[in-house]
Amino acid sequence: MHLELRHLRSIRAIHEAGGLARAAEMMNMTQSALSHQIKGLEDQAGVELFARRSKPLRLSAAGQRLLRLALKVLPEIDALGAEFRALREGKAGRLHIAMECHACFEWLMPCLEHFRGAWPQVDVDIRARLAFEALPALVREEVDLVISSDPEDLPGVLFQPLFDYAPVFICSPRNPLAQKPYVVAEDFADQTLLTYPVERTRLDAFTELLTPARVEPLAIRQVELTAIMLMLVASNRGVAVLPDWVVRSVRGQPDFVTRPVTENGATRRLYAAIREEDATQPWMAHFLRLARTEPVKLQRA
Amino acid sequence: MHLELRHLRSIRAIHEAGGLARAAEMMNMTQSALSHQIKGLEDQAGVELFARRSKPLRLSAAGQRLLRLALKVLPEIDALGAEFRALREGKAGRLHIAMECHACFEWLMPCLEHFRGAWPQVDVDIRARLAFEALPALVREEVDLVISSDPEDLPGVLFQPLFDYAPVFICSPRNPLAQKPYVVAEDFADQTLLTYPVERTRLDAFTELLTPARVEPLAIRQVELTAIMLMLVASNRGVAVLPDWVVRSVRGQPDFVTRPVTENGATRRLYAAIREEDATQPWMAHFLRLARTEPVKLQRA
DNA sequence: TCCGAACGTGAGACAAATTCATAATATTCA
DNA sequence: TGAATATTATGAATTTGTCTCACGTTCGGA
Repeated sequence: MHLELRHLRSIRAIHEAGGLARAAEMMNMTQSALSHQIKGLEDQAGVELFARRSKPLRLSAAGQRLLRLALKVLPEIDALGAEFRALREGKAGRLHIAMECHACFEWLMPCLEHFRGAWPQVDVDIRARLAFEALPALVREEVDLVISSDPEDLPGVLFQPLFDYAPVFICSPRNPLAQKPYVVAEDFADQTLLTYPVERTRLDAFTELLTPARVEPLAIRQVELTAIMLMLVASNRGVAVLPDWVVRSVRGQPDFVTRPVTENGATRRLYAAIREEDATQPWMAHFLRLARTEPVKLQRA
Repeated sequence: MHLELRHLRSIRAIHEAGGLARAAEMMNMTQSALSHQIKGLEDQAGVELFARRSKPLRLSAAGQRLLRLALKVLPEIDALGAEFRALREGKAGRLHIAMECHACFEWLMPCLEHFRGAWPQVDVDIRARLAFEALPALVREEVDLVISSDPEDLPGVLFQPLFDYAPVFICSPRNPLAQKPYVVAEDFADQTLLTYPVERTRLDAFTELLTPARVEPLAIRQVELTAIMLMLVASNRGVAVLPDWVVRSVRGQPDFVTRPVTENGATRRLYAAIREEDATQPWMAHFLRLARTEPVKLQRA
């Protein structure tokens, strides 16, 4: 069968108008055209769609079945049309975020909460554990924004700076390192390091300290969730290096001691990688603004 | 927007084939045609549907949205196609029944139970209380079969005889009429007559007895359900005239007395009114066969 | 940097949908 | 019932849209 949406629209119009001539007018075509179209459709389907004996053309049983489909399908098509129109005008869009930085969940969620209120037509999502590399996925339009702290020079991709943060060492007060004013790479040699289950190049502990100094911690334990990681730190089952916005949340709790990484502390910068074409979208600008202000509130909390 | 199913099919094919050329082959058209089509669609929608920078043509965010719609809509279209095909081959169909005869529910239900097992592709339904006249509705293809005991000469409509039944008088043993060997019209003059809430021309008590004799019962009480009517009879709140297949079900119960209507009893014939065109449908023949045999079982029960 | 594979473009061929004019058929009302 | 009216069907011409063919372009990998 060679059914097309045009046919569904016609069926609906004929039913609504209660006749072929009125329906044709409704659709800006001649009555003849509609008659031909219906005839063609009936030939194709091999089914009588209308009760031909009566004059103000009524749907047959099969026609009613077709009408039911039309009433189900056409609104969805129209909805998509409206969505595309909104897309053109920059009102709708998609914001699927890939995080290279595991702990970013903490500030991303509040951001997205705000964002959803302001841009309900934008489809938001976060993917924490990508099955693939995030930046190629960005180029392939599988995601629309990548949170990363390692800008690369990729054609068509912009790295928008978000905010600076400090990787901070955190351990139990019972840990010997709690006595030191700051930690250095060598301090980890006899420690269990708690990390997120991602490659070393994305972990501040390695990129800032261990890898340059060629120091290997005594053991590494991978933990999915920040809350669990903090629990393990509190019970002195390991130490961790976490962004400042995370450690601020436990400031003042007696179970934790925080120390700078190296004498002067380290500073890293987070970026939002987006496709060039999306940079001009108003909602993207809004999200980036949120992503620059929200985390700072957490850092100061 | 001028979206057509053709476009949805193309989107799906391109996604499945993972490329324009392979998709074109899949759809029996040239790669060029598909390219033109997609271009036209993008112009219409005003949205980029594909990520053009990469070579094996991948869907953009908007394209993925369109694909989602395609995957939802196309299977429904195909399902309808299959349904129509079955319709052409007489395997599928619709059997919406209108009952002019209220008590017919009793034997119709078992019939339909059997029928549904044998013809699962036929959409069955019963409408007990039509908002309109049943026979015009049959002609208008709003229903497909009318149970009636008054055949009319209508063009395009066939009245197939089903079976004969006897309207039977039923009352409580406490009712004085229980003493008579049979009842006549005049006996109702001081009785409360229980009837279904339909016009008199469709009630055997009137057509067979009261109307010809110009007798009016003392009172008429309309009752929807046969079971309730029987309860009222049992408690001597009224008398009724019901088809034999109904009164058989209470035979032998001490609360009821049944008597013939007039000295020799009355006999009526039930018909199934159908449209001529449906007469040749195999499932219609099967249903009529059932409608001739099932009720007889009830009458003999 | 070259080659091959995959996609885009334009003109003409072709098919399909539409229109115009008119015929055929229901419905209505006197 | 039959004329008047309203509604749908039909056929040929025309317009519109879609497809093909041939070639150009772009991209990705060796």
